[in-house]
Amino acid sequence: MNYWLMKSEPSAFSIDDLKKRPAHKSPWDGVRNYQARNFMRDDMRRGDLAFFYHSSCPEPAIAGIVQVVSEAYPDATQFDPGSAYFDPKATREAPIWWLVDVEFQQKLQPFITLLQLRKTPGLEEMMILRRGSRLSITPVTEEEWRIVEALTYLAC
DNA sequence: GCCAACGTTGGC
DNA sequence: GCCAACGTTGGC
Repeated sequence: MNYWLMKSEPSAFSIDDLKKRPAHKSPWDGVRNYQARNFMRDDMRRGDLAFFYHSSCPEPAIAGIVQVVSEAYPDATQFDPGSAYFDPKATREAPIWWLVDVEFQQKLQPFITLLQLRKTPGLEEMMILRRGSRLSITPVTEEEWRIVEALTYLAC
């Protein structure tokens, strides 16, 4: 099993939005970066866990935990001319963009802020904390996962 | 709004 | 294949 961190702008799609979806599930659509796509298409497995990260907002933070609940399949928005994520180069026969479904597991209370992550020993190498890191989906090591989880327990 | 750090595009 | 120009991301 692998661990991940997935970014989303809460103004577009937040952890609460995911919880409100039918069965607490949603396709992780709209990813238009090849590296992030490859992680979903090639490396994610049903049962993997991911931090749901809120980006581009007043307080960037890990807001919750989600689980990967599907194998990778084509992102339907690439075929939809009405979608902001439409890709004219994609066809049903040769899709370009792939995604997985994620299911709400829990909301962290409180959120683990970016500032807090930066201050925490053991997380120095975390991909999201690296200078200039913009990838919307990044792998998280088991060690990093445990350290972040411990932060939430401490807060209780 | 600024800007650093990337990724993508396209001319050559 | 190089690389300049341009677009995007996302923290601040």
